[in-house]
Amino acid sequence: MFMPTIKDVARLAEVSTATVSRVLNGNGYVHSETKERVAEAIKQLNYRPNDVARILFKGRSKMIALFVPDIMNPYFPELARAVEDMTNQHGFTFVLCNTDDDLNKEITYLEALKQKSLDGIIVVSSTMTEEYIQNIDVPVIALDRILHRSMASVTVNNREGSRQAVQYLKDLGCQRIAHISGPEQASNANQRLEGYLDVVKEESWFKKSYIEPGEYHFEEAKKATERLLTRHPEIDGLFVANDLMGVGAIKAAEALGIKIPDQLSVIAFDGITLGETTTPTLTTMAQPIYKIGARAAELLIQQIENQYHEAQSEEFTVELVERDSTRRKEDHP
Amino acid sequence: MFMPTIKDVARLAEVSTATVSRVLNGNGYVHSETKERVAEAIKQLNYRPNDVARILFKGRSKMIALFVPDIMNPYFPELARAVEDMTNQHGFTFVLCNTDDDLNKEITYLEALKQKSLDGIIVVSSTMTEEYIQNIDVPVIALDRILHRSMASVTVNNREGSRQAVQYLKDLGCQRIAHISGPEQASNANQRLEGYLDVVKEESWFKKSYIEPGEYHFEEAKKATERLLTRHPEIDGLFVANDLMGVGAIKAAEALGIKIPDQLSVIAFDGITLGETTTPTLTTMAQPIYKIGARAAELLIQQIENQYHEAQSEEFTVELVERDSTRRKEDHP
DNA sequence: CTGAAAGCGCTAACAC
DNA sequence: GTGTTAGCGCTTTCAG
Repeated sequence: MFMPTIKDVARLAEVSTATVSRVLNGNGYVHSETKERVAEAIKQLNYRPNDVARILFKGRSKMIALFVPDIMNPYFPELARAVEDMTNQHGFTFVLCNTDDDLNKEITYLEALKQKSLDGIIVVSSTMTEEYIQNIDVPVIALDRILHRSMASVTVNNREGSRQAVQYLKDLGCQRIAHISGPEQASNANQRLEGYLDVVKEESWFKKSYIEPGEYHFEEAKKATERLLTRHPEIDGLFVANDLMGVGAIKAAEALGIKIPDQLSVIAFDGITLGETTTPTLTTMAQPIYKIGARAAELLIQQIENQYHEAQSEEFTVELVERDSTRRKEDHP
Repeated sequence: MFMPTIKDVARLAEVSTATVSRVLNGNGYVHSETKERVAEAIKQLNYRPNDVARILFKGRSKMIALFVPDIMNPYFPELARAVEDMTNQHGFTFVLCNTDDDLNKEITYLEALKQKSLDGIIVVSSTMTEEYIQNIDVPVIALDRILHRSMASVTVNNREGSRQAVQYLKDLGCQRIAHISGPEQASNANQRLEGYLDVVKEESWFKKSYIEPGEYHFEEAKKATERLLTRHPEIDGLFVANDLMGVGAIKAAEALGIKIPDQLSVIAFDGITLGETTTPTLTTMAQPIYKIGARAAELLIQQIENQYHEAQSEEFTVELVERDSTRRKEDHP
């Protein structure tokens, strides 16, 4: 199939390619009559400029990437959705890369994209080393998890939000509150753990073994919860570091015949739609997922378009969403 | 930051750029000694060829796109995951585009990608018109849904699988079986509806109003199920056109106080992981999701690399996965 | 206001 | 075996 080039347009409009380029980009002065002729030729040939040639010349691709550790965790499609919308809105192309939180995959993607003149990158990662971050010569924004102090990021108040979650369980009357934690390399998992500890570590009943690692994975969390509740049947409140694991925890309790919320109150973190589909529905500290994704994209694009301005870090606030996995203990003595 | 070009390498190795290009691509003859020198220079400068220049020259980008109608339906991340893996494995770049099943978004994406010398495209769509498909001048493979007879596709045996699902409900002893259907523009939704009809349309009890549209959306399906079960309390079996809606149906029944599977058996279609997280877990006709995604990518890449061979359509088989949302009626009289 | 020409980084004839 | 050169499609000085 014939793909017209700028030369074809120039020939048809009887002008030079420079003039065509000028009307294409709205640069420089072009007599309105010639502009018309060019526009006419463009329409007639159904001409579209070749982006690749433009990118080669400019050295910039109008393309940004989002690295996510686990596309199967519904949190990330929701986030990706936001980034994509904002990206398109600004005329950029959006590339989604699933890294499995594997540094090798991250590096491979990074190299491949650099060779394509990628303009910027939004990263959700726990594994990227400081060294690699320094080497990336395009603007980077960390999302959801902090990678390094020096790097702009968009996150939520993980520690404070977690404190609120655990406090909420206490206020409900829970006497023994345990925690299913995320991977320790993930900054947000650590912050959520800290928030939990802030509230419980001075309690006389608190034990280290009330913390079980769930790696932000459904199956892992299911197993962790099973271990936890078997070993510690006295647990009556559970704070789970994310919703995906929260659902796993619910399934595990169910399998053990433990009634939620009657015998055990469960609260998680994230606020993904999945939490509304379980039985019981999952109480959670909800992030403004769409907002933080959109904001990260916005900041990145700002930083790309206006080289001077260093992006600032921003922190959003989570909000308690009460659903059916938690209940006041007095209600059912 | 300094990005070395092929010229820098040539200068350092004291050869011409052509020679560098030859060792880069393994083309033509290069004396092993000079090859060494060039390799050394490449390493020393940490040189990586600029893909954009290559793409401009070749007119091909080694990039393929996957269009999905709804990134928030977990079926699509699972599919995307497969396409991505296969794509990377073949050294292609993968771009995921969320279209909301909106023809305008599809067209916008298509135009943008064409300008970037996109090599091929995998499409899950119900809205693309035949006219547009003909206009796409790169290889296209339809996935999950058929768009046009003339177009290669990778799908599953929707009609036969649906028949099996409904027959399974009958075998369980269900007397009144209803259907929550997908959008009528989607070919697979139609086939699933046909499969349902194949089994029930001759039944004396069958009524048109046993079919409610759920549009492949969670909320929509919830409402549809509520309407259906309120109007027809005699329903004791429900075949839902996909798992996402199946979960909605379970929630709706729950809200109405209808016990699953005691009073109502529910079976859906797709086999996404989400179906394992609900209570009760969801019986389903499982697609080999990863396989069909990977296969579609494989076929597309074959077609791209070997211009002659027209891709064939392929149909995979779904498989009954019995979980807790269905039960033999005699078990609990 | 418009055109000629150089060049973004790379590859592929075509010479030698 | 290796170098020279044209050119992929576009933008942008620089002249005029």
